[in-house]
Amino acid sequence: MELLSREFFARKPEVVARALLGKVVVRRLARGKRMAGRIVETEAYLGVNDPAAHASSGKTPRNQVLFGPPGHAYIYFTYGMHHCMNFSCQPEGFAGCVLLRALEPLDGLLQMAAARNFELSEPHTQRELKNLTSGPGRLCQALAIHRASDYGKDVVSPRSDLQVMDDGFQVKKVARTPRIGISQAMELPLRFYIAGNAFVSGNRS
DNA sequence: CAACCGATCACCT
DNA sequence: GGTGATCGGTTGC
Repeated sequence: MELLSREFFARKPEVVARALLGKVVVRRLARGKRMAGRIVETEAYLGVNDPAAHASSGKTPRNQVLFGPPGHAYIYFTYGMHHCMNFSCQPEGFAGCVLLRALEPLDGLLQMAAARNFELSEPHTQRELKNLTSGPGRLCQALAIHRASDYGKDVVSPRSDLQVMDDGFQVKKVARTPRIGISQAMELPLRFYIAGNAFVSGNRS
C-alpha cells in the first residue's frame, strides 16, 4: 500500500474519477485502529463551466478547497443530514473534484457499522455490507467524516488520518453513466463505477 | 436577514 | 415508486 501522489490528483476530474476506481480510502482511528474501503463508484465535477458543480458560481467560503491544491478533501453537508466527500483535482487555481459515491468495505467493518448505528450479524449478510458504504452519505457516516473536522484535509500526506492509497488492485472493466441526483448537465457521462461490483449504489445501468 | 433548496437516505406502499 | 426529514450556504429583498 502506498500513498497516491499529488500529481495523481493534478489532472482533469474525469481522468481522476476513472483512475480512483480500485484505490483504497484509509481512515486512521485512535489506538492504532483503522477503517478502509475500496473505491468502486465516483463522479467527476468540473470547474466553473459545469453548472452541476459547486464551483460553478465561483470561489466561496464553502467551496474554496476546490480552487486550492489538488489532493485535499472537499466535504459538504446537504439535505440537512448528510455529508458528501470529494477530492480536489487540477493544479492550484483551477477548480474540480471527484465525489466518492461508494466503497467496498475492507477493514474496520465493526467500527463502520457502529458509526452507522447498527450491528453486523454473524456471518455478515451481503445486504448489511452494502448498507455500510454504498452511497455518498452512507460512506461518510461509516468513516465518521464531518465537515467541521475533515474539511480540507490533505489525503496524500503520510501524517493525515484520511488518506488514499494504491494496493495494486487492477480494475477489469469500468462503466460510465450520467451523474445521479443533479438537475443540470444531466447528459454528461461523468459517473464511473467498477462494472459488476456488488457495492455500487443505485440500480441504474 | 429571511427564504429557498439540495452531488441523500430510510422507510412507506 | 413515492416522500418526509432537516439545516448550512446562497441568494434576493
